Amino acid sequence: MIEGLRERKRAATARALAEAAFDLAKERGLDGFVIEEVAEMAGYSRRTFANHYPCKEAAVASVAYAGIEAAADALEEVSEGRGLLDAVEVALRLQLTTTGLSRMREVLTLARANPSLEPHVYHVQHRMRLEVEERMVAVAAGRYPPSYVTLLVGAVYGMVSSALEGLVDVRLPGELPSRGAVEFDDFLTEVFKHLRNGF
Amino acid sequence: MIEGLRERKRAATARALAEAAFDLAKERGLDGFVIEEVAEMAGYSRRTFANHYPCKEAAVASVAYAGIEAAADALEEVSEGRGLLDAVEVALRLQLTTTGLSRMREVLTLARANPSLEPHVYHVQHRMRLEVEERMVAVAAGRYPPSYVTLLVGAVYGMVSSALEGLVDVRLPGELPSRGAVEFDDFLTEVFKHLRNGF
DNA sequence: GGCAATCTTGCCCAATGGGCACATTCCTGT
DNA sequence: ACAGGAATGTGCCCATTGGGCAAGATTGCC
Repeated sequence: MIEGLRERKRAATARALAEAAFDLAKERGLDGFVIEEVAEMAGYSRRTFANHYPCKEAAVASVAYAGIEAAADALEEVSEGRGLLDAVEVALRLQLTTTGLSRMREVLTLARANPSLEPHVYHVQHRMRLEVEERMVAVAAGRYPPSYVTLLVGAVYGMVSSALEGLVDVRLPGELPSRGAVEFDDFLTEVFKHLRNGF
Repeated sequence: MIEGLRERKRAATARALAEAAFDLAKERGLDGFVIEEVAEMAGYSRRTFANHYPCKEAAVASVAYAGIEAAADALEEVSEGRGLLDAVEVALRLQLTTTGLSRMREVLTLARANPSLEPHVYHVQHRMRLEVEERMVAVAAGRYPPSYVTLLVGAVYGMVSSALEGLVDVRLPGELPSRGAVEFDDFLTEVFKHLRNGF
């Protein structure tokens, strides 16, 4: 939050490079372009790309890292006076409906066609989970032990990850665009039912 | 199971290459060797390495893919006459005590020192999860709906993943070698308590 | 306003990935 | 049993890549 101009600019270049890589991957496929072209499209040099990402795949996958800020902010607001589970549910729904879900879906679709993307996609998922976990532990401090929060977040993300897997195949050109989101909503309800009551 | 000689040989080469890469990574660090050396140590050519793994990292991480067979076999045996949760618990404990846990721990420790390994480690974790999930769905067919099994496996692996993260730091030279395993056992008890009763 | 830390970039070269071709080994249908 | 077909290991080759180094530019701190 208190990040200076320097860090914001660095983040901006990284994002610009990632978006360029993502766009190129969508229109030409992951093997249809070289890093040089990504850099050029974003207005940077090949060398600068290498300063931010170790490879094309990491850049492309990184665009799925989205919605964390929204979720974290919401989490702090709603956590007052509610149980941890309720707070988590609100935050998670917010994160996914913002941009997180559609981006993740697009990236997973790309990964389906280009297996070399997979490791980086799951890495991004893992980093998001760790980020949320950390914030959650902080928010719940004093009310819930860290190990409890960690387990809870693990269970939530593990189950959500299942749903993401299935979401890739959904391809409904004639349906309402919101169809996927609606289904996903029901799915989340199911997830939290199990979290509250056990299996 | 009915795999012919061809597939067994292929798997053997892949394993030999992976073990060589893993050993080299342990003793020299991930950047302390080149693929050429891995191939040479395993008795194959550089070109053959590339036929099996896209990069050093993938080969090293792949050694953590262990214990699945043991778990799957156990799962089929114990699944008769028990609830799904009991069967899962038995199978998971078996997988982790075989070689899975120690290998994963070593690999995660390497990844801590070499971040470029991380994506591939999480990829392996994910593939193991999918493998178990698939077998589990088959075993539970007719008794539990696939979506239920999928969620259950997701929750289990999500929580276990938390524990693995914490396990890396554990370094107890003077303690019994089994200390880590014992702690992990208690942890699993905790996990299944939450699975049965909810949070 | 100036100093220190950080970022971008060009230059450079070893390491890498993957296409192609060929020999060898395994599998499958007859 | 055996011949054709498929998959694997390998050498050769070259475009792509990662990352060290140093110079020039930009930002934050005093």
